[in-house]
Amino acid sequence: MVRAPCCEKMGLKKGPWTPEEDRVLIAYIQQHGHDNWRALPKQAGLLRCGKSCRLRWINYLRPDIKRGNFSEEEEETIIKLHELLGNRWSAIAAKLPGRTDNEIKNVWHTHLKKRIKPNQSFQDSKRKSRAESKTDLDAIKPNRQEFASPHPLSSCSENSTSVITNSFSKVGDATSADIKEETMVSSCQLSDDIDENLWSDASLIDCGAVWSLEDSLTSFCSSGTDEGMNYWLQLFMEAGELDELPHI
DNA sequence: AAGAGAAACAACCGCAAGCGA
DNA sequence: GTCGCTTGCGGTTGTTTCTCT
Repeated sequence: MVRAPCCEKMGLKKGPWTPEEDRVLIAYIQQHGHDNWRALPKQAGLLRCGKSCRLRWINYLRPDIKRGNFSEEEEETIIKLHELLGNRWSAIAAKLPGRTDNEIKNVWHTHLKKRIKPNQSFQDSKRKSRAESKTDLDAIKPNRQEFASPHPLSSCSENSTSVITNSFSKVGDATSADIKEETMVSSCQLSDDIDENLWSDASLIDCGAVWSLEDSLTSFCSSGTDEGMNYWLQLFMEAGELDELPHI
């Protein structure tokens, strides 16, 4: 199989997106949606490859993106999900509405993975005190990204956002936001079935963070035959005890 | 105040799965 | 069944910003 080369044409721009490019991309998707990423940049008049446009939209321009710092609950959820799912960032992101896989991946690599290392020397290091002082500061100041590069849609009126949403509704395009919303709703609906032992930390129990292990594993195994996940599913079902899960 | 190192974030790259012809 | 195209995902890199000395 020959993979279609990305950006094979010379002259396609790379690197950081300009506000103007963002504006063009938003305007185009607002009007036409994104049925074909490959054709989109050409039709929109952008000197970018479709892949780049998709990434920019998914990770930054989408109206449902939640910007700003991760809450404690979100971070704990990521840690627990990572423990279960490994580096399946998209799967983890699906359980955190408004967060992207890229963002979660970044957060994981920058500080979350340090928390779960057996060697806790980090906690005593200068780095930790820096991190903590930064966390404190983060709580009282806008995050860097918001400050330096405001969300393109934040400058739009609320109408603009709703127009985008409406335009998706019009064409019957189930956005990932819709899908995520649906996922979360179903997760919440199923919350009664959740083995409470799964979350030893009661603070995690809220509609935005709760999900069912079985629900997750089942959807994983049904959406794609994954021997690893089947193994875990079978294991948990046989055990019937979520306490058996490794805890942090 | 300036430089060095670390952290945070955005974006790119390559691979693989899905899907239609 | 295969071929080629598109999309999605995860790993990685590059740049910017922050903190410390």
